[in-house]
This record gives sequence, C-alpha cells and structure tokens, in this order.
Amino acid sequence: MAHRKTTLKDIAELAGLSVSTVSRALKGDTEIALATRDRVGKAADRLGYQPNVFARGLSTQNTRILALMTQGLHFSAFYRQCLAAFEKSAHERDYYILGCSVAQGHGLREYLPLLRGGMFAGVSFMDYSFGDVQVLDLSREVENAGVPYVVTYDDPSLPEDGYHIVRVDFADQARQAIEHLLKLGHRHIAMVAPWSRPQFLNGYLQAYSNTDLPCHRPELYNIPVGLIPEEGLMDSARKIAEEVLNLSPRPTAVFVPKAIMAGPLQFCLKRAGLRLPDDMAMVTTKDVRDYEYLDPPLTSVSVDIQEFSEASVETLVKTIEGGNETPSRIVTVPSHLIIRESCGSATGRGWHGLERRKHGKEVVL
Amino acid sequence: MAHRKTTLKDIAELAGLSVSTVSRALKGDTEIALATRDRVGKAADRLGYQPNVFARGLSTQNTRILALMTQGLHFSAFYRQCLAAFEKSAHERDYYILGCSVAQGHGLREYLPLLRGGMFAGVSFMDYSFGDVQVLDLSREVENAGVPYVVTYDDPSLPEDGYHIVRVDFADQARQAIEHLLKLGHRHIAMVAPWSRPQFLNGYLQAYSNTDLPCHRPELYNIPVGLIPEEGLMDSARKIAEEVLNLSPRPTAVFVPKAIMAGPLQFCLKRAGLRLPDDMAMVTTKDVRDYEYLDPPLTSVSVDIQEFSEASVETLVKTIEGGNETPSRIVTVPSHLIIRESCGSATGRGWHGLERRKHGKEVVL
DNA sequence: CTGAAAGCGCTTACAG
DNA sequence: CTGAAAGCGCTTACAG
Repeated sequence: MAHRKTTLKDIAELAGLSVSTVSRALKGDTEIALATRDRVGKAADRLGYQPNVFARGLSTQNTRILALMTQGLHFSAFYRQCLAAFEKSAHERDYYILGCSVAQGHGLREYLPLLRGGMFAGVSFMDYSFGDVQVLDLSREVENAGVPYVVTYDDPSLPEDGYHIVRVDFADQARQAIEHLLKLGHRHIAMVAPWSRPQFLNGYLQAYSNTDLPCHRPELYNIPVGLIPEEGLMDSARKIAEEVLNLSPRPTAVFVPKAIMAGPLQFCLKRAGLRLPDDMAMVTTKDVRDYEYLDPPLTSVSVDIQEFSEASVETLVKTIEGGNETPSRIVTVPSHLIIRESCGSATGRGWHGLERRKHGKEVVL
Repeated sequence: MAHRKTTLKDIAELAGLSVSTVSRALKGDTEIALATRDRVGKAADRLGYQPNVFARGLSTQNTRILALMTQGLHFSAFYRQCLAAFEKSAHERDYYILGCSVAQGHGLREYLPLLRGGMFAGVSFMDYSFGDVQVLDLSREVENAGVPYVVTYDDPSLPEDGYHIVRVDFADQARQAIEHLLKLGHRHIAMVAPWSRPQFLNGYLQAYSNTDLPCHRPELYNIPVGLIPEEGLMDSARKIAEEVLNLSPRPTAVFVPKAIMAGPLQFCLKRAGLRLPDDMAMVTTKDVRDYEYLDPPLTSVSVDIQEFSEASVETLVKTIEGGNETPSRIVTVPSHLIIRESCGSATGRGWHGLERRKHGKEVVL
C-alpha cells in the first residue's frame, strides 16, 4: 500500500549525521550547531518525517496524548467547543488530545484497556459529579493506571487536597445571573439546574439576600433535572416548560444552568405561545457560539472556553511533567455575564427592561 | 501519583520464568506447557498486568488501534451505534477502535499527526462522499501514511479496483422503500435525500417503473439536501416540511434517506398539524433504536448495524494482517425493510393501509 | 558541537 | 517446552 515510514535513521543517513544528533536537532536543541539544525530540518521535510508516537512514548514515558473525558461529549455544543479549545492549548505544548465520551460505565469498556495500556499521558475529567459512584470508580481506575489527571469543572464532593482542580464557581454564576434578572425587575425566577449541582441554589439564594428582596418558595421555583439522554431532550424540555408555566405566580424569567436544555426549553416556551423575551426572560450557562443564532439570542453567564481550557491543559501538563511531587493545584476560572437579547436587551430591538407585560394567551404544550 | 506499571518482567520474576516465556504464555501459545500458562495467567492477574500498547505496537508494527472516521460522529445516533458495533467486532479480534469525527478539513488537524505518527493500524472511512475534494485529500493522507483503510458505505465516484469497500446499496434501499409505499397505495411520494447520493433517485425511479405506475415530476418530489450543521437541524427540517407540504398534489408519503432529518421532520410535520401516519406516511434509513420511541415509530430500510460493522472490521483486519498483497475486496451488506407504524402498520393500532383520509386542517409551520 | 550506547516494554526468530 | 538475544524507533545521560 505504501512506502515504509521514514525514521530518524533515514534522516541521519541523508544528512550524514548520527541518529542522536538528528533527534536533538529536530527538537531544536541549541547545543546543536544552527547549520546542522537547518540541514536536518530540511532533510526531515524532504522525507516527510513524522516521529513515531509509539517509539517516542515508550522512550520518554510520556505519550503526549491527553484524554478529555466527559459524558455526552459531542452531544453538547459546549463540550465540543471545549474539545476544540483544549486541542488548541494542547497543540501549543506539543500534546495531542483525544475526546472520550465516558458516561456511567458506558464507554469505559472502550477506553479502559487503552488507559491501562499506557495510552494517555494525562486525563482531564470534565463536568463530572464525583458524588456518583461510577465516576469515583472511573477516577480510581485512572489513578491505578498511574495516569495524572485534573478535575475540570469542579465538584463539591471532592476534597481539595490531593487533587488538581480547575474550578468553575457555580454559585457565583447563579448569583450573577439572578442579580442581573433582579436588576431588570424580575421577582419570580425559575431555575432549571442539574440535580447534582446544589451550588447553583446557593448562588440563587445569595443573590436575593444581597438585595433584601423576598425569595418566594425557592423549593418550588428551583427545578432540579437529572441526566437527560439525547433522545429525550425535547420531551424533557416540554415537561420542564410545563412545570415552569404552572408555577404560581408564573415566573417572568428562568435561569437554566442545565445548559443543554436552554435551546429546547426556549423552543418549547415559544411553542407554548409565549413571546420571548417579553413573556419570559432567559439566562443560561456554558456559553457557545450557537446562542447567537437562537431566537432570541441567549444571555448567559459562563467561563471563557479558551481561558478555561488553557487553565486545564496547563495544570495537566504541569502535573505530567512535574512528576508525583507536583503540589496539588486549585485554579478558579472566572465567569462573566454575556448579555444578549433573551432578557430584553438594548441590542437590536429596544430595551424592555422593567416593563413586563401580562400575556393573556392560552398556553398549550 | 501511583505505582509503576507492572511489566512482563515483573510477572517473569514472580513466576520464575523468562520474559519471552511469559509473553508467549500470555497470548496462549500452545507450545507453552499448560501448567506454565496457568501459572503465568494467575501471576498476571495478581499484578493487574495490562500490556503496554506502545511497546506492543512498536514491536509488532501493528498498534491494533483502528480509527472510525466519519463526519458528525456522535451527532448522529446511527454513527454512534455503529461505533459501538465496530467496537464489539474489533474487541473480538483484540483490536481497539477510536471514533474520529472528521468533516471537511475540520478535525483533520487533530488526527493527522497521530495518523502520520503511526497511531492507527487501519482506518475505516464511513459514509463519505469521495466526490468531495476534501475527502479525497484525506484519503490520500491516509494512503501516504501507509495505513490500510476500507471505505464503508460505498461511494459511486470510487473506482472499484484497488479499494476495499463495504458497500451499502442505496438504490436498492430506495427501491424497497418506495415499493413498500406504492404497495400501501401511495402515489405521490416525496423523497428527502442527501445531495451527494444520486443512487437514491435511481432506486426511486426503478420502483415506479417496476410497477408501471406513473411517476409524477420526480424532479420536484425529490428534495436534495446538503450537509446540515447540528444547530441547523430543526430549521432545516421546518423548511423541508414546508417544501414537502407545498408540493401539488400534496404527497401522502415521504421517504427520508437523509436519516438525520427523519426525527426532526416528523416533529415538524406533526407541528404543522398533520396526523401521522394517516396524513403522511414516512420511511427512513439508518435504522436506530431511537426510532422505536418516536411517535409514530419509524419504518426504515437499513443494513443491520452489527452485520455491517462486522463486515467492515473483518475487511479492515484482513487488510492489515494480510499486508500489501491483500486483493481488493468488495462486500455488499444487504438492506432490509423494518416495518413499524409510521406507514400505518398492523402493529398496535390497526391497519390503515389503503384508505388515506383527506385532512382539512390549516397547515401552520 | 557530535556520536556510541543503553534503555523504554514488548515480540519473535533462533537455539537448546 | 523454555530462554537469550535482537530489534521496533525513539530519547538521553555520558564521552569525547
């Protein structure tokens, strides 16, 4: 099918040098004469040289292959954008990244032999709940395999010491979102948050208490949702929309930290006859490009994906290269409010701000 | 972070044998005394041995890692089920499989260094159009890297010789679907097919000509669609629904080889006020479990995923292990009609068959 | 500034 | 039936 792959030896022969020199030249070792480095580079290009990842990995004990593990990767636009950003950060450090979708035992069968087989130089666990037993098992596997890892996206059930954590402050996100909505005059705000992230509720309550406004029955206005299978997205959204609309008094805004539901929920609310943003303001999290194309475009509070990925990759690479002695490291990536039109913004279509209009339409789901 | 990985040497020491013997024992070489094999197996288990993929790959020149490349992997339920099935087939042969989502140049940047770096023992190109220049470039890259590959899902623009192809007969799928619909009494049938797969139209026409029924303006009733970005799915579906419903005479059935659109299209048709299956029958392709949970459950014509994956992995592994001399191989995987309720089947809710009812409802999209 | 040599963890002819 | 040895393609002390 094809020519044998070109190796260091081929280059060495072509350039009349030893394999060791070629190896050093290629990695830009300044001990090697500049002229030599040049010559080697040219020869390598001419032969289309690409280092054999396996040989390199064996020799250095660093495969330079990182795994980004999360559940429902590729399902969520946010995860996919993260993967792309991780990739960018990894490449800058001459690492590769492979996205592994590992959810509740599923996908593990696929990656475990590779993990144990020394494939990965490090793994980043993204957006897992370490309260979940399955996830704990997974992390134990990784630990047993002797693979360095970082936990990105935090988790409350994780002790701080002994872990490398790139943290997103969920409570702060909720606080920012709710304060924004309170400032716009909303008083009854529903929240659709992941079951496993109680921090959002803390932030929600904190925002109210910061303003001295009364917080009406938070136990009802906060709607926790579990893991949603891809196929069940619209169905869940419809149910949630129903729940939101049946609250009394009817909320005028909804904060959706369960970001995967934001689009579907918006769709369902519109189908239910609501005019957005007038009848219902919306804020979500995990900002992605797609929010701009939704109607109305979604306001969100989110980490900057690139900044976040950068922090995660940097921490991971430091851990890998620093060896066992790397002190455990906690980084918190800040969250910012990104205002679009879903709360009635100035952008594009006038400022709706405080004047919420009553709607008399029949709501049909 | 963790104990050094256990190696063959560790087992050898524990069992009081040489590394070579341990290596052979572990792969079940019958030359090795059964008692020895046993002892080695026990020792390996006790130490939690897992062979280092890199060392093995280096030594055998076969990394045993396969790549399944397709665009929009994980986006489509079908692709994901395929990945799972490939995985199963691969594992039976002691291979691993990694899913790579590579679309129009995108994702390539990520996988190319790994590909060139000798990571993959083989790659399966799934459901690509080799008429596309980008795809040709990709295949050339793979070829230059000296990596064996198979083309699964066929392509008309591919010459047969010199390729290993696992083929799906698109024309036959269309013929089966349309014949099914014609038999049920439908006379005006819309088709939503991928732009890049003209074979579907051939099958469509053939079904009509087999029955001597007149085929009304196929150039209008066949609606070609291009690549649809994930975010644009519902929008596209809405547009397509509109197009279908504006055809005159209004079709009573639609065949959707662009399978990713089937669910969304069904949803839109329902939202447009149609009663399914009475007002519109539907057949699609790429059968997945999810079809069973849709309302009404979707009839489809499809290859059996496991059979298909098995054929693909088998062909690929033969090519890898057979070396350059493997004769080019073409396998066609048969397609079957899977009848559910979306054409008004006997299952569950009575037989609607020939009596199509007129509907007087307003159609709102 | 460059090269010879050992080693990463495995496999596989080749001896015995 | 088992072992010593070479080799896969790279990296990296260690000499010179």
